[in-house]
Amino acid sequence: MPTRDRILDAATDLFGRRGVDAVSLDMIAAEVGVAKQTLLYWFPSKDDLVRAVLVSAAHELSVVIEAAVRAATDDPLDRIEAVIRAVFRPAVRRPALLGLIREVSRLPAAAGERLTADLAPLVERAVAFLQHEMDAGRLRQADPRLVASLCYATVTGIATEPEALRVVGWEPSAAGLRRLRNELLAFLRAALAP
Amino acid sequence: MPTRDRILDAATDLFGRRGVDAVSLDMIAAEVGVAKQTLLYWFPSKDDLVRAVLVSAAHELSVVIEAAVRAATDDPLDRIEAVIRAVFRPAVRRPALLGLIREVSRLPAAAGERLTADLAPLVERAVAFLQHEMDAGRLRQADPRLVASLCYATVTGIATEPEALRVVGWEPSAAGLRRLRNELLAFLRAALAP
DNA sequence: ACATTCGTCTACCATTTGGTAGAGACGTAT
DNA sequence: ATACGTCTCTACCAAATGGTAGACGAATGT
Repeated sequence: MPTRDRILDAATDLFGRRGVDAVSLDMIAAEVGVAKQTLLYWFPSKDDLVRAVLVSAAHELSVVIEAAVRAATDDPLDRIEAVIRAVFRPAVRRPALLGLIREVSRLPAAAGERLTADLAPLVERAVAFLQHEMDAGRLRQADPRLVASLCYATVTGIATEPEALRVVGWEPSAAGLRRLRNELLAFLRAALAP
Repeated sequence: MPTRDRILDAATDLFGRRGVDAVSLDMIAAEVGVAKQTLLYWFPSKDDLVRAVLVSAAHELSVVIEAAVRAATDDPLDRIEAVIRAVFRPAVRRPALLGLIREVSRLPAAAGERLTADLAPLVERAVAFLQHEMDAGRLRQADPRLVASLCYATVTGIATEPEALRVVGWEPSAAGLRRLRNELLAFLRAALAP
């Protein structure tokens, strides 16, 4: 893999898991196995690196979600389930991914703007979809915008906070993960069904 | 207010909003209006300060939740609603509070242990309560431990991520806040009802 | 053969970080 | 009065941080 991609990969991982401010360029460089100046060659500053990482993460998620939506059936609950299953896989393979999205809220506003703009169309489509299905009586009547945020909060929260699960005695095995995903799906189905 | 409390207050706020690693002792000292060494007099190291902040935040939440539980009726959904209403108030007054709890997952394991231990009895009671009500058919059948985590993730997620709400056009006015709380309650009621 | 570009490196640097040492101001008990 | 404990300060320090300057080797085009 080209150096630039390896840097991006390692940075995504570290930023997502420990937070942007807690990760130094030296750490990332050590992880990748190059000198810090190699990082600064590819990304002129840490800010640039952070921006690049956010863009690539947003892109990765967009692609996965788009594919899931296209492949799903017409039933809204099935559709939502498909998206969640799709997000769950990369979130598990790289726990950092969703954690990273979360980082945005504590970054200087400017950095977040870009990500917000990138994801806006996705969000708008999701909201329009929820609205449409609610009108048709296939989902519980509610404010589609807030419902979208609530679903996001639930999924992101549960996927990025191993602590919250450890406290209740959950263990991150393959079986545990499957059970968690199934409970999450049942939870959201119940929350959204008419 | 005594200096120690003012330090604790400012630290809670800054840690919760920007993250432990992003906040320096100098920032906190400046916020409080004292010299950094005054901080180090009250809390021998940054780690000590972090621990103290976590303990006090956990305590504050515990007290609020206990009171809400005692005051509520017997119906499980009403009871859950009472707890959420109770948590929502301090979370709004100090957005940092729940964000802080979240910080734990990225701190060195040792710091989190203490908080986990502090909250364990609360969690155990919540799980036992959910289990009992599910057995009695007053809540949807599910794994009470995972359901507890899911509720926590939903509430914490929505309360600590203004970004997620901004993206869907929500605004943090008093009215907006009330609408959000009501949607959250409806969402969880639907997710938990039998 | 030679200049240029690309990718990586070593050597520094200014600033910021958490933390130490110790002195001075203030009250209170002896 | 004096000794002592409490609280805050100024003056430092070693380590780590993000970032600059510039050299070195390997391709590549002419």
